[in-house]
Amino acid sequence: MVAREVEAAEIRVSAPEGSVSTDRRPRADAVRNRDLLLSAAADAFAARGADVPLDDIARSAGVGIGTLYRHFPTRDALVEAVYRYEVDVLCQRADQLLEEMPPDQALAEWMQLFVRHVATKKGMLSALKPLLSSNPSFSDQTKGRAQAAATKLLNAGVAAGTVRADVDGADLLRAVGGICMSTDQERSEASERLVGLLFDGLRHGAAGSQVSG
Amino acid sequence: MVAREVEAAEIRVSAPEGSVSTDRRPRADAVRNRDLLLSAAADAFAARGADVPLDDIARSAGVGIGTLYRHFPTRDALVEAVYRYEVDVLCQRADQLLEEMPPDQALAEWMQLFVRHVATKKGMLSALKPLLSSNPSFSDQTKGRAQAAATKLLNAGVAAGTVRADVDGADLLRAVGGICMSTDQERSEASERLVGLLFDGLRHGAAGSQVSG
DNA sequence: AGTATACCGGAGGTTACCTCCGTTTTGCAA
DNA sequence: TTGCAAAACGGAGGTAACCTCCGGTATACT
Repeated sequence: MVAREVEAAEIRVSAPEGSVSTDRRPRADAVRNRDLLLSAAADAFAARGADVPLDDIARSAGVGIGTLYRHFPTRDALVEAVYRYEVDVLCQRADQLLEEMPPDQALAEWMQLFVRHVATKKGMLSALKPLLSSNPSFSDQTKGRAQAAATKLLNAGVAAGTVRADVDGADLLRAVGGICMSTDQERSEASERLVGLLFDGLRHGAAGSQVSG
Repeated sequence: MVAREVEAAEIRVSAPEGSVSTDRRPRADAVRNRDLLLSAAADAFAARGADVPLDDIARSAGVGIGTLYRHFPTRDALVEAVYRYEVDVLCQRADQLLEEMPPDQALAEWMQLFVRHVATKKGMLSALKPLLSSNPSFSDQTKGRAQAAATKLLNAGVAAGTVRADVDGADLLRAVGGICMSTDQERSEASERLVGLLFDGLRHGAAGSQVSG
């Protein structure tokens, strides 16, 4: 299952000679269907939890069940792809926000987005956790990208003098993640308030204001 | 499903008049089969995780699938009963250990038993966690009993002067539980070592030895 | 335009879940 | 001890989800 992906990658890498069509451009319908599936799966997982029948996902994506299984040989592969995709979206939003508004405001917005991101992922959490703990490289990749986005936002704020300098991306994610985890079940409202508090703390010790120590 | 249990309880309660056979002794085969199922389920969950087919459990218990479903209308009911049963066993072992050996040694043994208890429950954890969080009274009951057992062991040690007095059952369980949770997957060996450390700490400040502050 | 290649999609085998009901056992009373 | 009604037994079978397989089809390259 997972081995198949690895195998495919190896073939591509280990074919330096007579491989004419090895890196052929993927077909348009394949790309389209993959996106449809990803989007349908994201909705289904968020709305109905990680146990939603794959048949239903294929149907709501408007493709056959065979197509789903070809793109994502196992349920785990689908869960992983959805998660990867949504982390991508979240990280891209960081860049967009930085272009649209001042850094500190962008940071505040992004932190709230993060909370909602986690809240909608609650449903697939039971399927996701074993995946993250059994697959360190996957876990590291997503964590790394999220940290990069957080760091970028923080640095922009620091450069503008509106965010304190003694917190890095990893710290920020740990703090926000911890808040999301600690507030049990469905109450993202409480999380949003706590994260707001956290953000005020981030702004408090900025270069523009007074630092205690 | 769950409604059925509630209904049954209500019927029993609301029959104060002509109920001659309401509290008839349970049939011997019913009791026996329930125990067989519990034992088989415990083994199956530990060996093959929480997703083991109920058919298999019934078969390995030597009863029909219908019997399993009568005793435990849902998978959750079975998981809960198994957990309850194993917590009972663990708590009873505390009393036994106190009769067989000095209190501090009994405490050490019991802490290690607890670690192994958690380790073998890893498989059913994914099924257990939602149950514990959605059913506070169940969670409280089991926690309460475990705390009582831990407190009993601690008190015996304190009375004998071999265990320090400033730790209560709740603290102990939190500490040991935390250690078990933090050491990821399958490595109960690490947990056992850490718990050994913890135990040394418990013995260190005992009345018989020197207390620092 | 032709063709090899990759993709599409759903029929159907397999497995697990759970209900239903005829049969068997057992506790109680006469 | 015997009879009987209540309770439990057990497995056949309907339902649902999983996943594979393969004939037909669309598409990227020449």
